[in-house]
Amino acid sequence: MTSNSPTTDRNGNHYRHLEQHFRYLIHQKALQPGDKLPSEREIGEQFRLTRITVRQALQTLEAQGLIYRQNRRGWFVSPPAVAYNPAQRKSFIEYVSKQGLFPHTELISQEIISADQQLAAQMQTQKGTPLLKLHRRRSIEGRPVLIEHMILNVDLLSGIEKEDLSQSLTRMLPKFGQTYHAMDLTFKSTALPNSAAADLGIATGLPGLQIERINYNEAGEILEIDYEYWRHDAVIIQVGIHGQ
Amino acid sequence: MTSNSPTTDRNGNHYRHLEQHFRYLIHQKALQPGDKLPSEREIGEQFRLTRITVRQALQTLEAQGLIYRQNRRGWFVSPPAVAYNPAQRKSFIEYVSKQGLFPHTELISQEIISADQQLAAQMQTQKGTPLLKLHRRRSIEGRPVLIEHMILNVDLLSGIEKEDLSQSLTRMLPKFGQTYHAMDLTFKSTALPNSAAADLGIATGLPGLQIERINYNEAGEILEIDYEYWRHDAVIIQVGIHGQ
DNA sequence: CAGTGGTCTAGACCACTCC
DNA sequence: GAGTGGTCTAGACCACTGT
Repeated sequence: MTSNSPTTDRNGNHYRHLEQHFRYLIHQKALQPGDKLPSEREIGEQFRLTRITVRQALQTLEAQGLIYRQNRRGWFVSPPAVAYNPAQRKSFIEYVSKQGLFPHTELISQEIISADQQLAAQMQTQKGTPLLKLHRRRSIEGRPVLIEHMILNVDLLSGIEKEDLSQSLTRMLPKFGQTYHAMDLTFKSTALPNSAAADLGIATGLPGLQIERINYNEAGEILEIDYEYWRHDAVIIQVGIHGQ
Repeated sequence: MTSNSPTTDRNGNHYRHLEQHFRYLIHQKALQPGDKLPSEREIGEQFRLTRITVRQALQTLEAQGLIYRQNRRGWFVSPPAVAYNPAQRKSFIEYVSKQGLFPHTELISQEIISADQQLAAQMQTQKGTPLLKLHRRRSIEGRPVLIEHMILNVDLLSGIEKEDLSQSLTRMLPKFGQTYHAMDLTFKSTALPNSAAADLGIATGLPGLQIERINYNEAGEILEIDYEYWRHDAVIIQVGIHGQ
């Protein structure tokens, strides 16, 4: 079994060693959330590895949620993931700030449209119903973590398009005599669609978490359908299921 | 803007073209779930690309859940994801077969241990309580999709270690006068731990979905804690939240 | 055994960001 | 303009799978 080969280890563990090196630095807090890693070329020189090998190590750490990149800006240590409990009906702003992190919401676009056949079916309403399409980006600690595409039934929320739609909708609904009463949630781990990745400033095709949420009012009507695309490392979902 | 360079496109879209090629074949059902793709070298020759570029395309498709690989055996088209609704309290076998797919469970190991301080705290019981540790692998359509590590409180399920533990626990509990009454769930998108990846026969560091489930009986005692590691492309989670 | 994916070298050019 | 990550070439050896 012993080998006298001069190449002591050709098993291909180089990128794992590098991975463990950075994992150690991060756990020791020598590298802290938000810190920038050295450039891929620098790391390669230091460890006498090619960029491809370095990138493999970094991509593995990225998949583990320890580091992230922003398009051509470099690699950074990830902030801790935020816990999201849909059952609590707290707004994004509330649950992020309660966890000691700093939330931010940007409105990218808003548009009133008239429901076509397909949208009407999705929203369980009639063709021609006015709908508000919202497109928002949400950040935690200055890092964009989530792209939101929402469709709201304006018949049930008349005049909502005149509000400041970068604010929390959860808090806004009581004004319109509505609340989120029930919701259906679907979670899926998948690659981020190109458009969402672009909005988040990250390379396309990276793993992400897709959440589809259908919000009902007390009458069981659909108030809003929400498609969220999260960075996979930014969120942990917690749900309690009780009774039958 | 026009260029007379002989290399018509140096933007680096090669792997995206390849990605679209296979996406098209899969959507057209020219490639069906379970089918094997040509080898990386063959694809490279056909499209005049290096293996690294081919692999990047394949890895992107993998992140999207369209294809998967099994260690050194090749790349295959993914079967459809199964929908998992924890609130329905159906067993794995039930919800998979109801979706027209074929489930299978293997018991990898089982062991009775005595709770140490840490485990006792987790299970909200006393130090020394007998616990049953289970390690199972579950497959859909012959593809291993899920590794399960479970810890059961044997004081509440006395004699369970003598049952056939590759069977559904959900169905077994009534025998012991217990049912799953409530559960706390945590979902996290992360890389699979090396051991889970090895058990699933896939390369380490690939994206996965981690589910932690704490199961309570009617008295509010913890019956079981379950850690599941899913292939990220094998499952969609659906949850309904009702009332307050 | 041949064939496959897993890992790696040693370069290169490009698009974009930052200064 | 210098530096960064994003993409790509043209090879190589290895561990493991299937026969």
